[in-house]
Amino acid sequence: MALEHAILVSLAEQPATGYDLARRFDASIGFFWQASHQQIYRVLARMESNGLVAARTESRDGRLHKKTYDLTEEGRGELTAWSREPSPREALRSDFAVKLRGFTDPGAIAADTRRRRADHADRLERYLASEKRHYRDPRNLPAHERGSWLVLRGGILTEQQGIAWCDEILAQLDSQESDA
Amino acid sequence: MALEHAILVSLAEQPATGYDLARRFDASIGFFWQASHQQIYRVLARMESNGLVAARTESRDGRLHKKTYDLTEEGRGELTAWSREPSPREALRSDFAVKLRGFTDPGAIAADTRRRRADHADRLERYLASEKRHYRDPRNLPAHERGSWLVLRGGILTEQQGIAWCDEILAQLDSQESDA
DNA sequence: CAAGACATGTAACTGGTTACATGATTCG
DNA sequence: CGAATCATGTAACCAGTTACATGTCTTG
Repeated sequence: MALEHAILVSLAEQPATGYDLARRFDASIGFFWQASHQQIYRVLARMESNGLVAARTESRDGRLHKKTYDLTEEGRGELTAWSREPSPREALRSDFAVKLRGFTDPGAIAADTRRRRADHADRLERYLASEKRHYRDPRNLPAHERGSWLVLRGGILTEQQGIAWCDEILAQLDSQESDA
Repeated sequence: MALEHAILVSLAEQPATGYDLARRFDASIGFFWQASHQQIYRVLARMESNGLVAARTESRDGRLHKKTYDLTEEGRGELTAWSREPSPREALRSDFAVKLRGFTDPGAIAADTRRRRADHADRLERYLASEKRHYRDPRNLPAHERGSWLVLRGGILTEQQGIAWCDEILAQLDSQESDA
């Protein structure tokens, strides 16, 4: 039930409609937690009936029913309680690792690895650009930016690690090629 | 439907019972793909009815019905076809990152980060020990060990990256503490 | 003979994905 | 007025988790 908490965090920053949340999950938050709008609406409805969030409905002249959600006191309480619990280790499930492990077709693995490497490099570049743009002086960040900076750092380290792994794999494949 | 492929890879190495597979997913394979026995039995049953695997049932004197599964030709075909498809990027969902992003209670974050760091360090140690024990000379591995070595390398890099991230987080938290 | 490993499953539930469906507002 | 974006949802399905249930074989 962690999407619930991601939504609580997001709403604590700023009240939002389901649509807004979906966009946030596309952008900043979505880089470590994705969620489709369908799922968000579903969870939001449940959270509302559980009293964690409350909606203010705007419908000027009876048109455009737009619901802006905000935390309730109970939601705020749940958020602080959750933030004190130890976070569970991420389950990692990697199709790529399974494929590597099988090691059937070295050519296919090489191609896949190169594609992944390019993807990591691309993201890394974007993250670094974003870091440069938004977090000039990380030693003196205002409180509300510390979290997102640290998360961005995590993203950067993750992509760098991904590249390093790809390079090791490609090096191994090359050395075998020259064997043959 | 990737558990299916993990099972195909595992059975290609060696035919097995559902129970055997569950243990493999606890050990070597399970470090990048976990699966409970319940799920394995369910998927195995589906795969059998789809003709990807076939079971040989042993029941001496009408007792102990034990099914040993092996790939069929179709299963082998599916495995090679899959190994040629580009592998999808792993969806990452991190409760910890969500919590970091929220950045409500620095003390709780520090404690959580230290716990995570210890967990990473512990795993890293075990992986390094395993590398030392099993892969003395990675330049000259027999074909069937290349994949598992590269996967282990991925695990090692992942844990190292995890530690580096935790250290950055703790450094930031310390520097803020000294501000106050 | 008891404990622990071996062995196979069912059922209910939770979380997430895909496909489908509808309508309003804004801007060129 | 048409296209893009804003906005909200339903339904069917798939994958994974948790709890429950049963029985055999091996070894001390």
